[in-house]
Parts: sequence; C-alpha cells; structure tokens
Amino acid sequence: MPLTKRQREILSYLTSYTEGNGYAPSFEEIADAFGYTSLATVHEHLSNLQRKGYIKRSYNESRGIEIVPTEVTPRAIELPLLGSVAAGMPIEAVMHGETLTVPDAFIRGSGSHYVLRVRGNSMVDEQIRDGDFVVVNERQSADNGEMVIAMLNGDSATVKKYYRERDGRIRLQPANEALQPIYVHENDISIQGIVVGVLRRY
Amino acid sequence: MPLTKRQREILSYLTSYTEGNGYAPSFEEIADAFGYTSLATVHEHLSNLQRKGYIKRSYNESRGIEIVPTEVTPRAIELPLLGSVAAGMPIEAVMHGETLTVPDAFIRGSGSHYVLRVRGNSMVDEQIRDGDFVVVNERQSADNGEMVIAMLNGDSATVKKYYRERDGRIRLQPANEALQPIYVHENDISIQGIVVGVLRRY
DNA sequence: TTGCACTTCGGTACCTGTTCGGATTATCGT
DNA sequence: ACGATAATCCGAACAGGTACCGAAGTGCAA
Repeated sequence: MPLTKRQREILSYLTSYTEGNGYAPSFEEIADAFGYTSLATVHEHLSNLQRKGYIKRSYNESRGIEIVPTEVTPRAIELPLLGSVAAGMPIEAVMHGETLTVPDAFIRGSGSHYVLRVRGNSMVDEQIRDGDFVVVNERQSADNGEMVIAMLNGDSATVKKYYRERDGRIRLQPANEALQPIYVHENDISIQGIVVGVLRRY
Repeated sequence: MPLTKRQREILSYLTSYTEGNGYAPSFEEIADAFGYTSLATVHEHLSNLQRKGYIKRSYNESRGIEIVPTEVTPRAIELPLLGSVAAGMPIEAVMHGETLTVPDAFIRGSGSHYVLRVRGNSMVDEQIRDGDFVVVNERQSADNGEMVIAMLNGDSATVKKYYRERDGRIRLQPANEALQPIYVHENDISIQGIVVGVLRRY
C-alpha cells in the first residue's frame, strides 16, 4: 500500500519522534509540527496510515501509536559463478549458469563483478583457503598490493598479490611460504580483475 | 509479458522516483517528465503496465502505484549484526539495528542466525582474520571440531574450535600458534552458536 | 468529576485519477 | 502487401480522495 506525500511526511515524523523520545507524539504535537489547527486532520492521517498498514493504534489511548516495521528488501545481487581459479591453472569453463548471491556491500563502484572459486592453498597466508569464493571486480589494471586475478600467456589464470617493480617488471606474490613469487613483464600478463571480497561456507 | 520501449521508460521512472521519494509520482508529474499534455496518456500507460503485471494500482487513489517486486528476487537474508566477538572479550552491546545481507546458501537448516564481527587474530590459522564477519547459527551444543561462539562464566564470549575431552572437560582451541587452548568444564561454558560462514570485504 | 486526549461528525476546496471519444502510428500474422 | 490489433497520444468532462477545518462527543485516569 503506497503512501501519499503528506502521509509519508507524517510517518517519517512519527518514526523520528518515537526514535528520539521513546514514545509516540500526541495528536497536538503532530498538529503543531505540521501547523494544523484541528486534531481531526491528524486523526484522519493516522487512520489512513493505519488502513495502509504502516502503523497500529489502540483505541482512545494516549500516544498509542505503534510503527509497524517495514520488511527490508534484502539488498543483494546475483553474480555469475564463472569457474575456479588456482595457482597455475586456467579459469575453468563457464559453469552452466550457476550464480552466487552476494551482499551488495561487496560490489565496488562501477564495473561488472563475478565470482570464482579458489582451488589450492596458494593464498592461505592471506586467509583464503581452498574452496573459498572470491568476489572479483573486473578491471584491466591494479594497484600495488591488491589481490588480482591475472592471466599469463593467455591461458593460465592465478590469484596473487600484485606488485609493480621497476622497468615494467611485475611480481606476482603468492601468500604461502612454500611457494615462490612469479616475475613477469607487464606485456606478458593480463589483469582480469581484483578481489574485493571473500565468502566461505562451512 | 514483454514491455515496449516507452513502457520500460515509464516503469524505470516509477521505480527511481519511488525509491528516491518514498512515494509514487502523481499522474501530472509523470506527464511532465515525459512531456505529455494529457493525463489520459499516463493513465493508459499505467493500465498497460498493470495488465502486464509490472505494477499494481488502487482505484482512484492518489499516488496509488505499487511496483511489483521484480522477477529474480535474489535469494538472500538480512541478518542482524549483533556485535563483535574476540578472544577473551564479551560480545558488545547490540548495535542499533545494523544488519548484513547474507546469501541464503549460508543459512543452516532451522534455528536463527546472526552475524558477528571478529576482533583480534586468534583464528588466523583457520583463515579468519581481524575484521571478518562470521555467520553464526544459534545453538546450545556443538560437535567436535566445530567452530563455536562460547561464553565462559556468563560474561566472556570467544570464537574457538570446540573439542570435547573425557570427563566433561572441554578444550577451546584457538587457531593461532601464539595462543594457548582454554580448558573448562562443560558446566562452566555456554555455547552460543556455531560458525557456518565467513564474509570478508577488502 | 474534571480535564486531557483521542474520536466522530459535518462540511469545503482542491487535487488527482478515470472515462470517453477520437486520431496517428507501429507491429504482426497471413 | 494488407488488414487487424496494439501502442501512443490528445482534450474535456467526470468522479472520488485528500487535506484541511471547527465543534461536539467519548473514554480514561488522576
């Protein structure tokens, strides 16, 4: 049940008053706040709000207005689960339309996003383990220290930390003491995106 | 039921207006936005949108347009963010109605769930770091090896791995080489829930 | 029982949506 | 290519709500 402009104003006055004082305003206070000279006007508005289900009222009770909590629409986005990525392994073929729902707080500004499943333990020291899902923001470039999805020679995708060194040399640093960093020239690498979030299910 | 170009334009105007103002636009506002000189045009478009099931309208009611929730509603749940938990620290007071949206794949069967923010590095060896969000399934008991939110002596909540040893003795194992396990009797501990998921934002 | 706070009643101006007849321009099946 | 159907638009008359008022009524509690 949608509200009119006035009704929305009144409702927001009710919520802010109730939130600030711990109890609902009286009819007279509402009338004052909106410049009404008749309480009948207040009564009518409240009746309409009640009819539309935004508040509940108890008959003839002073300050007997209760705001019905509006059910919040969960803000989330379905992102495609494009495949798996591991040290030295290519991104597997697109899985048949699988998706993962991700809180929208994970999406980073513009650009498209997708989800990959991490295979292997090359990033354990960055607290990413085998089987974790990483949310990737699609990009062609990265800043130092960011975690990137990088493709080498066009056929081998990995997740690594990105460090630009001198003369166009790039260091791809695994986060696992047992593994060595990879050094490549910037022409031999293509950044697929950067990791902006991690999800893990037990 | 597909929409025409014009209908889609109108529908997107409706959603953005409604989202921004908290109430639907009036016919006149719609007419202004699209340069119509007759409200009958607006009326007809809205009738078509209603016939195709994209909006609902109440007869003769001011701003009585309701947008029907779109096709693929992302499957997610808003869980309350109850506070922080750290080694040896109590769960902080309930934060004022903060929530975090979580993919519904994270919820475990029955029982209520909530979210806590992890403070400290007691679980780094389990790939949980300072600042991560853990999804907790509310429970009174746990199985060996599960990660639990445990409260000791009624005032100190921690996240640890749970191991039941003999004679009712419980070992709460941190996942950090630098920290020692805690041994308690099962009577001195209350399980708050078990960790079923981890979320991290970079 | 007295007063305060909410309720009901009648009434008005205006705003907003509805309906109808009509016209032009796509769109689509045959 | 053709005719039917739907979409897009207009203007004007109509109908019903919204937003307000003042005054009298009612229920509850001090």
